[in-house]
Amino acid sequence: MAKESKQAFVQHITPRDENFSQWYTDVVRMADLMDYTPVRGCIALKPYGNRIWELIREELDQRFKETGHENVSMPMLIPESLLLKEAEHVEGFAPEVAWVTQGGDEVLQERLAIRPTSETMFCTMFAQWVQSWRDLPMKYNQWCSVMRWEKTTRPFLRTTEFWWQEGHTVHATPEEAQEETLLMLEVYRSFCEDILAVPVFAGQKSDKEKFAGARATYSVEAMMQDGKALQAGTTHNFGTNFSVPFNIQYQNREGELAYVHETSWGMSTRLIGAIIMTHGDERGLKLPPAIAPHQVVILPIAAHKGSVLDVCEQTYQQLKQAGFRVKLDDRDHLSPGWKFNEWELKGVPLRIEIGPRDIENGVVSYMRRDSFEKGTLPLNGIVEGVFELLKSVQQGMFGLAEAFRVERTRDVHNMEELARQVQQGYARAMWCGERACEDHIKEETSATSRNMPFDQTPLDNHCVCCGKPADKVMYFAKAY
RNA sequence: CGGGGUGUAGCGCAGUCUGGUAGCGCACAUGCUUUGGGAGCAUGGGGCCGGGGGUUCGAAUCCCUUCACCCCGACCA
Repeated sequence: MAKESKQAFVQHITPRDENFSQWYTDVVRMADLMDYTPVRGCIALKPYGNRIWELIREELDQRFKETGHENVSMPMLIPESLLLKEAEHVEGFAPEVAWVTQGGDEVLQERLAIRPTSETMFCTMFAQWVQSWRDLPMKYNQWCSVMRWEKTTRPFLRTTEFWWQEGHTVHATPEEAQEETLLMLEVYRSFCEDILAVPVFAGQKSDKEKFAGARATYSVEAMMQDGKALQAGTTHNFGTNFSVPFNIQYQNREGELAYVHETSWGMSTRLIGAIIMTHGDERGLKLPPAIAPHQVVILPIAAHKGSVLDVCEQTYQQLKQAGFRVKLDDRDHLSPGWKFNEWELKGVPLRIEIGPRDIENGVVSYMRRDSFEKGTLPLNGIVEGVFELLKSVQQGMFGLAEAFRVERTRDVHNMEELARQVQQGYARAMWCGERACEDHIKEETSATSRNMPFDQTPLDNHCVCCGKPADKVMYFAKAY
């Protein structure tokens, strides 16, 4: 009875299978990642959510540098005339651009866009900076926020302002640009899978779904626990689509003028949404160790007794010095039970409990967040033990997500099968390449083409939609 | 952008129909007892009821307007 009345005030997370959207909203709010602000569609990242983003940034930035990129910072305002230079691009972004029309008391002669993306600014500067074949390639990236006036917003998945990185590179040859586009796609794929423990399909977008102004767009597509696709990152090969209107030319070895071949690629705070919807459960967030703000939380049990606090402190120092992100929760006004729930809600991968009984036995107790498995580790081998457990949690989380994705991905051969399959996950199908078929599939099933995998071994020889000869393997799914 | 819903203390809510000057649980502060799955008792602090306008002697409550958020669709990272 006391139990009942206790439960009554414990905040309730909506079960995933009852209402997945509501579950997502509940977890985002309760895990203290963000808060709503007075600005429509704009969120504030709170320390815990911001720390996750910082760790994502550190990991990605390191990979960008390893692949030869340098960071730059560009203005957040883009003159309208720049935005207008590439026809497809402006058409794609115009509806969702926010404009600055006045500075102080002065009405501006030309309005300024708050950047929705910075291709046009980078192009303008590249035109200044590139002279000779010796200047190429130029491989730049910037970390910033951008703004897109979306009709409906959701924390992390689609916000008016969001934080991201945008890489922009210029190259001498089409081959180099294509190589860069695929290299960064691979960086994104391995980052998603190895760091976020989010399995993704990497492949090429259809013309319908490609970036406004791109010659070819590639994406990594993740699968959320409701079976819907989430585009986690994109890379684009522009060819000379931008370098011609922006006149980015260089002199080649023969002394002739030539246009550069350009790429861009981006990942955003949306990744945090992907982590939540890939791994989360009824107890809340579940963070992969690689980007968890606290990889380990140490909870003293009966902290007032004997040497409990001392042992906790020693263990904390030991793990900290070994390089783990570790938190000692020694707040003494909260019961252990309260803390268990709190840290589970916040997704900490590994919990360590240290109480009088453990100390007596020379061990610590642990529980891993991925499987709820409990056990003990010897105090004198704590660093090795924690290392192995975190490694195992990271792998376990990927394994679970991968198994889910395999189960929810099916080959389909006709519209009936496709319509049924996209209710619960990805459908892999043959497609003739016609826009009309994509449109028809969208209309019938509300699913869109996600991407074409690099393994194009045919499933059969006819289009899933029109039945005509088809040679393209395409993933279809409902998407965020 | 359409349909439905919600804004009252940090969080979750009652009060609104039927106007009378704001309440409950949790959280918070202090003290004591507790501590291996959301502890107990006692005392205490905190809210111009999302914003603006109106009706009224009097508005959380009625009317108009505006903003924000949530869910379901349509559109986009």
